[in-house]
Amino acid sequence: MTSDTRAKMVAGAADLMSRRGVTATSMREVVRHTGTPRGSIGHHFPRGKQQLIEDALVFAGKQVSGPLEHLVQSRGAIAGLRAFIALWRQTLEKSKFQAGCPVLAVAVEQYVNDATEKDGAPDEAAQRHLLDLADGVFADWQRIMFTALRREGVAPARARRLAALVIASTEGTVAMCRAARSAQPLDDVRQELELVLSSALAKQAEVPRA
Amino acid sequence: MTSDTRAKMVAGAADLMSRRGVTATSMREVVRHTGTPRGSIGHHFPRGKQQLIEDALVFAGKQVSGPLEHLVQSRGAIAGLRAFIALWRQTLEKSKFQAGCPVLAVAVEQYVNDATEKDGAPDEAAQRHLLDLADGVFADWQRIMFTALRREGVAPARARRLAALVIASTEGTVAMCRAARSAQPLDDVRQELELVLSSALAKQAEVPRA
DNA sequence: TCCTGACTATGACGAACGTCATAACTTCAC
DNA sequence: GTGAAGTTATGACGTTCGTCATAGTCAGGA
Repeated sequence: MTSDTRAKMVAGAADLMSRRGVTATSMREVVRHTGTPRGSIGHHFPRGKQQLIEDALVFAGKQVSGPLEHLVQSRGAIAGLRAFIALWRQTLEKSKFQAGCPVLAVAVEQYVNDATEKDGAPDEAAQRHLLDLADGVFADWQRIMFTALRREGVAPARARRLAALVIASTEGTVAMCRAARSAQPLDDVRQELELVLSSALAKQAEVPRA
Repeated sequence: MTSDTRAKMVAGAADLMSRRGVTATSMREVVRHTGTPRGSIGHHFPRGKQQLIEDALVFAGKQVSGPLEHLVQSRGAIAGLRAFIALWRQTLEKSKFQAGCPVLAVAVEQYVNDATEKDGAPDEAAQRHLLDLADGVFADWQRIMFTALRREGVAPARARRLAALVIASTEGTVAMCRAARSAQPLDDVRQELELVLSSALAKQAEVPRA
């Protein structure tokens, strides 16, 4: 149903975005990089680059949240944290620290399309929508972590804060690893995050009814 | 000595990079945004945009590390953490969540200059240098935190990990706040980081000699 | 067989990019 | 005043960008 060409374009765009960023990823390079026909761009993405970015964003989000959710439900919060970090470590090392997180790229950059704005006003609605999608992906990952912590007895407010800490620090660390061309920061952060989570879980175990 | 025009260009470039990212920040817009003469670009930055980015990067780094180092030395690690986060909160809110961290932008993107590469080979030395500079800024901020923790009795390895956690999670949170157009993640993360640091400091106070 | 729809190929358009060359303007020692 | 050096002004060059229009290919049902 969904075209194979289209899927390859979306995946390729996500990969390129994670390496070069949103603005530096051109549609021409996406088709070059994926071996897909250039003429199909307008067909599969009538709204152009904006649409391709949007699709790549939710694609990347699901690619992480799918395995993460499954693993967290079967093996708990700490295992989820380890898997989350191991996943990014794999992405970094397999690409020799070239690839990062496309969602973070959208959250850091600002995509403005010069071509479709003849009038002076930049289309800030499009940029808002991209940020909304990126925020949605982050919120989704956070929700998975939050639910796991809740299920293991952590109070709601604390679980929300811990989930935010896990997602934010991991994303930041991925960028730092890219800058350092080393996975060491990821190891350091993982170690500390495990301490934090296990201590939060232990504390709730001490006071089963309060 | 150092030209006023030049300084304005560097500061303007750092600001634009933090809002739009590296690639989306054009030299023409830098001079437009700062009211500086376009003809001075080649004069003050003979190596072109690459040089401007480099200068903006170390400028942004010092702008943070300066106040941070001073404050950490006089009031300690926890106060430093609070100031570090408050600083980013101010940047976010004053710009209505448009500005972020230019160093993170460099760490996430990949700047390639199409104009100066007639031959097929992309100048990866230039990109490596930018990553080195970004890594240096992160390392500098980390060193400040590390030194403060050491001075307050935290063991070396632990201090290194905690410093990495603080910098990485703050950077990641800044991006998340930008995506959410809200400072809430910053508050959540700050709260948890304070818990982690103060518990690490308390632990060292319990065992003064070991 | 032919038609119809989905998909692909290819070239063109206008705009913006980084860079460079050249000329004009300031400033100040001599 | 007169150079000279340090700046600023301005236009041009070649490239790449996103998008669009047009023509081509290729299924599978009538």
